[in-house]
Amino acid sequence: MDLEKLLTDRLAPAFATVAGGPVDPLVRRSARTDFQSDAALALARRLGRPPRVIAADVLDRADLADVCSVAEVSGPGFLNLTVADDALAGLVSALAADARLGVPVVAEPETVVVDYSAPNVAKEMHVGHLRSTVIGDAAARLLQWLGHRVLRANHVGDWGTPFGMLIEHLVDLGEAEAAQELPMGDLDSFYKAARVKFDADEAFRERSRRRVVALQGGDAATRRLWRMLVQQSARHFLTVYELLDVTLTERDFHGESSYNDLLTPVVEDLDRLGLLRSSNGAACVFPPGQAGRDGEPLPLIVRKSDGGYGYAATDLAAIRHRTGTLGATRLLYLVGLPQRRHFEMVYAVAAQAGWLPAPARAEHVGFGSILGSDGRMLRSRAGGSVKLVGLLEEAIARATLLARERNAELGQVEAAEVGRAVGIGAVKYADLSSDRHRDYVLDWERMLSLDGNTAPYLQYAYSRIRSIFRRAGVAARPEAVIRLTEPAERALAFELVGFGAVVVSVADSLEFHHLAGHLYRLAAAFSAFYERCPVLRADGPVRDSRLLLCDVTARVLRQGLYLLGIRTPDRM
RNA sequence: GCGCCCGUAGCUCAGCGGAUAGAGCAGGGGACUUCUAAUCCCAAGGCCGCAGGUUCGAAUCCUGCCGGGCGCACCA
Repeated sequence: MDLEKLLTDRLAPAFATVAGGPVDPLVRRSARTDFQSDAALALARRLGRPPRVIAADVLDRADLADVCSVAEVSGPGFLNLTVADDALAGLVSALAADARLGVPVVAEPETVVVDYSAPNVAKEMHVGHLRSTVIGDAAARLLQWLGHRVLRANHVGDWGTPFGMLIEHLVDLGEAEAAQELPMGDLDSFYKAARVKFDADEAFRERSRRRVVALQGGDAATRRLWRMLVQQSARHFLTVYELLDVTLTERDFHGESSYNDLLTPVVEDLDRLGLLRSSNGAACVFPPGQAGRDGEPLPLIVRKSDGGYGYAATDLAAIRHRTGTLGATRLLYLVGLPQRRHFEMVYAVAAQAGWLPAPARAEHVGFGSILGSDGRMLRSRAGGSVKLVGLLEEAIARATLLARERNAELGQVEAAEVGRAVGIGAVKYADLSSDRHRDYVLDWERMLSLDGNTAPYLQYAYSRIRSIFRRAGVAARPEAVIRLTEPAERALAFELVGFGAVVVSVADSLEFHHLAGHLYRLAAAFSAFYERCPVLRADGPVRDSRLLLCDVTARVLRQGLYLLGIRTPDRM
């Protein structure tokens, strides 16, 4: 039980009596005291009474004695609520005894498909895949922890016309040679070499075209070569996921090709439903309210004029499969904001076709771009895309160097482990700690700073707690009595108790910066507590109480960072 | 032209109907014989892009501008 809810429950009946109907007490944190209720102000006009009188009336009727040490009318009609120390301590004790740290398992679990990462076969993963992968993984972790059935879906780009040229290039190289080159991780040069030949060589182009037809026709030899490309790429993706601490596995790979057999039925059924129209030779659906550059209705092209299927068809087939066969009721798409319109149209068509029956719904969880220090889309010096592995390796190298500089006690092996946890954590946290709709600037200095809203700062707070327990040589006693006498102890307790509500709200909004912000405030509250409230040097009951506060803080930080996909090293 | 996202402290960002707009960084001042000073504390810093409107109350909601980014039929 969090305090907002507890206070709301206590105030609501009193407000209902005074107002003659249900009223949300509008409880929130206050700068002046612990909490405030703003509802009396809004009621004044309706009831024709001064807000201060209403507030006083509510106060008379509300049962707050065991929760608040002070409850008073303030200013124009606010209710200022100061939480009693023992009530707050009681909530912390409940948290200490709760393996789930105040986060309940959902009463009605849903089947949720989280569609994220989606790299392309025969291309190396680049920064463009980072946000989808990081945010998507956080979504999967969080929803799963809440008790939902989460199906991770890696919609790998493993189909389409480029595979003609890629397979022909593979043939030119010779399988043995290619088998050696591909796993080396240099997928990009393979792709580029194929591209160069395709652009320069008419004969190669023609072979590529025939190869596409063979692939789509199911030619066994072609399929075998294609599968080789897919498998080698999958190996690369899995290496990156492991480096990134991302929970995607090979079982989660559901490439575009896996929907091939469903594409024809999609078009046929749209036609049967009367939604399909032919336009310039293409089979289209025109969802209402969408206009193109010329002001004319904008089509969703489900089958191209050459008879081939575009990604709209695949996306529709995937929706159908996910709601129909998999029984999912929530579909999340972790794809950049530029594709917003596409998904609006796809969801509209799916809904029209009856493939998103209530309560099923699809959400485009969009995000902005990663920018370089020049404020433009992050590019390599050569102007190409920045390889993800290179970026992650740089993060690890920088963090390892910092770890060595800052803590001479760390051995070679441990410094490497810390460098990895901190470097990867810093990259992921930078992505998750600001509003996902915004673009953000990749800045190593800021990401790896030990001050401010960064992964290293949170990890450091955690490692300081571990350090206390190492020195103490004992564990916290869960049954110890929590005593909150210092302001820093109270401030810490409030942040601990607020964890559950934040997690629940983020499960809905998928605004992970709210969770990150909460963990940052918790870490900051702990750091202040650490400065002012000695733990090991305190006497008996105070020491026990503080050890327990430390323990609960560590558990919340660890769990919260786990949900963001970030590790918590014991030492830094 | 239409649509979407974004304009808040020098910089990076929170806040999105409630009382004096909050953090961090940078710059200024302090705190290590003490559980990691990779930290903490103090002071300073704001026509909340502009103009109207709604409201008892607007950074927050509505409308119109201005500025930046992105998208607008067979690539995904």
